[in-house]
Amino acid sequence: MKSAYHTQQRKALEEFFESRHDHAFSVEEIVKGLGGKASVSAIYRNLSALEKEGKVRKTTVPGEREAYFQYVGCVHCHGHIHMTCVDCGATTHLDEEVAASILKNVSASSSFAIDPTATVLYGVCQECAKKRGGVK
Amino acid sequence: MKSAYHTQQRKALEEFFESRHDHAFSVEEIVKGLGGKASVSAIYRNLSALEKEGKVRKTTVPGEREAYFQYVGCVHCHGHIHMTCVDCGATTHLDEEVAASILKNVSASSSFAIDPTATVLYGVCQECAKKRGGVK
DNA sequence: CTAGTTGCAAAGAGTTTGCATGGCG
DNA sequence: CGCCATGCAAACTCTTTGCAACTAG
Repeated sequence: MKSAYHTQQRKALEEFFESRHDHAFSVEEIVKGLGGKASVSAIYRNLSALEKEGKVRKTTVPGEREAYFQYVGCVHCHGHIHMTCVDCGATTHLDEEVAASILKNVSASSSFAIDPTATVLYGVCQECAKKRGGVK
Repeated sequence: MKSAYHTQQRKALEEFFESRHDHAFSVEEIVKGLGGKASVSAIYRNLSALEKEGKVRKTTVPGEREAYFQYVGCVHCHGHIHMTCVDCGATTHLDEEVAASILKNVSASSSFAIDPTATVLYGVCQECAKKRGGVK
């Protein structure tokens, strides 16, 4: 094994994610969320470790410079396609059936094997759609 | 109007894209492709201008640091969802019918309005799937 | 005690910007 | 000729890394 250590920083990070696993956070937000319990570099290092373990997913929002990370360690998230709201950043899971049918349809029509762990659907969630109301 | 100028750099850039509109390029690749015909900053500036005009789309590949740009100015690309191969970077259009059904299904099941211009499906294209053959 | 981890600060990579010069119309 | 775009280099932002000190097991 590689990581046999349970450091305070790592615990803090995992707890942070576990309590909010339906949302993606920037490193800056994580730093604030941990309130000094871990340094930026420790966060980055743990983040990439968790990413390799498959517990955290890294995404990028079009138009933003920084990366966003979200917890996908729970069974609940396993293999699901995620949708991220370009307005509020909320990330939700796509219904399993719908996801499966998408994979099948795309594969059939284009011979393209979607990687559900890498793919993120961008759009506007119901709440932000309301808020917008034609604005922008 | 804003951009009334047809500079050599801009022309070179547009030609570069037009001759290869089914592929996404990093700025580095574009620089090389233009062979000194434009400076890095001119490329970036034109790129973001083209992006605002809706002729070029910026995407990010999971695991890569740089942004990729591709031409979507042709009617052919209008409103289509794009699929990018995480192995070779090839970008192709999703069949219109399939795309429409995805939009409808997702909207129906999750009240989420996908933005087709922001969304990129990541996966492995047929060719790379063959090449892999269990490798990696 | 030993090896993995942390924190800090410096280094990197990619992208953006200020400013004087040059080119388009 | 006037204004916009270019080039260059410096500035920036986000992320990674080197290294000594620290801590979990």
